[in-house]
Amino acid sequence: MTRLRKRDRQEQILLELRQHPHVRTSDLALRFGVSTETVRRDVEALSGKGLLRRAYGGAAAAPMGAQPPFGERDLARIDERARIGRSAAELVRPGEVLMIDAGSTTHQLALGLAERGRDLTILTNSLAVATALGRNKTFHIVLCPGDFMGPEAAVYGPETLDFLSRYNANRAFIGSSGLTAKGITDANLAAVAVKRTMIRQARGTFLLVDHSKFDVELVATVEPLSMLQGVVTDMQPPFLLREALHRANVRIKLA
Amino acid sequence: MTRLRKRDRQEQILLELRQHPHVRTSDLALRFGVSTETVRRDVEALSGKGLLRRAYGGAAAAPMGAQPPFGERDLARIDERARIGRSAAELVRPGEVLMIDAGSTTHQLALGLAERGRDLTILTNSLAVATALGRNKTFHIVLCPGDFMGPEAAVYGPETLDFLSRYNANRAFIGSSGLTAKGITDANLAAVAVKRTMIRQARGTFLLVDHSKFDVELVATVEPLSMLQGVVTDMQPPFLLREALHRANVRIKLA
DNA sequence: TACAAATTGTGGAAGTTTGCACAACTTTGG
DNA sequence: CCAAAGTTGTGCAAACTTCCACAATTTGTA
Repeated sequence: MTRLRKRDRQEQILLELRQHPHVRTSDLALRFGVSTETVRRDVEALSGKGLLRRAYGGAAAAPMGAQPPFGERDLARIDERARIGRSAAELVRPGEVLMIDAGSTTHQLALGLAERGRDLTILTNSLAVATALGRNKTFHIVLCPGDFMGPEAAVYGPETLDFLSRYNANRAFIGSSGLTAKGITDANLAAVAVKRTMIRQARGTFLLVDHSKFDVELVATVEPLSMLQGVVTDMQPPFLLREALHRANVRIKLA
Repeated sequence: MTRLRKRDRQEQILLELRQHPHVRTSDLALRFGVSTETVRRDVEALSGKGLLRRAYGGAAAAPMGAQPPFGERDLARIDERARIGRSAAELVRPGEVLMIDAGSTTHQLALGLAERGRDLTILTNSLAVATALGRNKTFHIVLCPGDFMGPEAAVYGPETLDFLSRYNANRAFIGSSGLTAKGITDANLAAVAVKRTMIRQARGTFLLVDHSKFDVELVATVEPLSMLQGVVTDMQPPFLLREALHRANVRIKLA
């Protein structure tokens, strides 16, 4: 049963990475009783799925929240997302109250804010966002309650919505898997509910999406475009979408 | 100002490790414009303080929750804590509802439960605990709301207490910085409030402490010994403490 | 059973990192 | 202003990792 053994090994590697942020190829090879080359191939396979990162001499844990829920590997667009996140961070003024959604692009925003922001109050349902912001001591970070979802490293559910409804924010920053002329779309219903609540509790909302989300229509519509104050993205949207955004009075900020 | 530059570099390294779990010596050297040897010396210094881990080719982030809040370096007792955590995991039966406190020992418990536990519902205020449990798909994990504290990777405050008060659990598992004949003691008042609430909302509480906590009296007493169902630890407590535990009808489980 | 596919091991050249000793440089405190 | 302490750079050999192609082995299936 080679297949099983291989899967076991790869599972063990991921397991190990949950406890220690770095594993060494040579150690693993010794532990599994296989050649280093085999371990290297395992690591490469897992790396291709975005479940860990290669590092000289072994592998490192994938950054929290960067794990794609379905296995779509967006590794190629990592730079775009980082640019979008940094760009969105420029929209924030000291002292504001923000709501930040869970997602890899909003995670990049958090990283940017942690460096540049000052005296912010931030409500989020994302552990990755909270952790990223945590190193800035001028921030007041409030984490929402809810049911913890491992793959997204975030909380969802009625407790989350109820909690968010009790707060008001200057701005909300949310991501989504799709953006069409009809509005913001996403596939995860629990996440949609959180996004919708954040949008409603904030004075203005910015959507953070890279160009691969343009004209992607998914099962649920979060809100129509008119609920947005702006979109932060990396490319000019296609004509029809751009027109729709214009009509809805949504500002487009290119990173 | 060599000293300042050095500190800056080391801060940058830790900052970088918050974003990526692994950094490479050669990359850092290039970025800082210093020799790799200098970076290696920085890494070694930080490693000595337990702020990161050395890895072949560079450094890896210290495991989450393992960062000592005050700088006390408990690196030596890591194995003890792991044993205690695993031992405590044996006390849990499938289907139970648990409350788990934030702390490095309870984090070890979470790692153990994630492997062995089944169908548990767990409430916690610790992001590290939630994340560790997250990979077991039979669990229902509920994260508490509250003010996020970076160093502990946990939430505290009135929102946390209020939320916890609305739930009841079969068992609570908590850690503490001190255990005396008078009761459980700790230095962090916000954490004390959370521990106390968990103890009160649970049918029975187990305290997880290693032997270095015996007879340590800190500023705040969480609860008297009589509130405990058991103590999971790695060594027999000294005579007086053992007697007190006996009188309070507290079971001692040695890992 | 036997063949095809998948998985794993081997060996060696090329490239990286490590650890160390010593020199050069910078800062600190008289 | 000088000496001592601290910090950083350099050079090099040893150790380790990577990458590649091909062979050996195991597994799944016709």
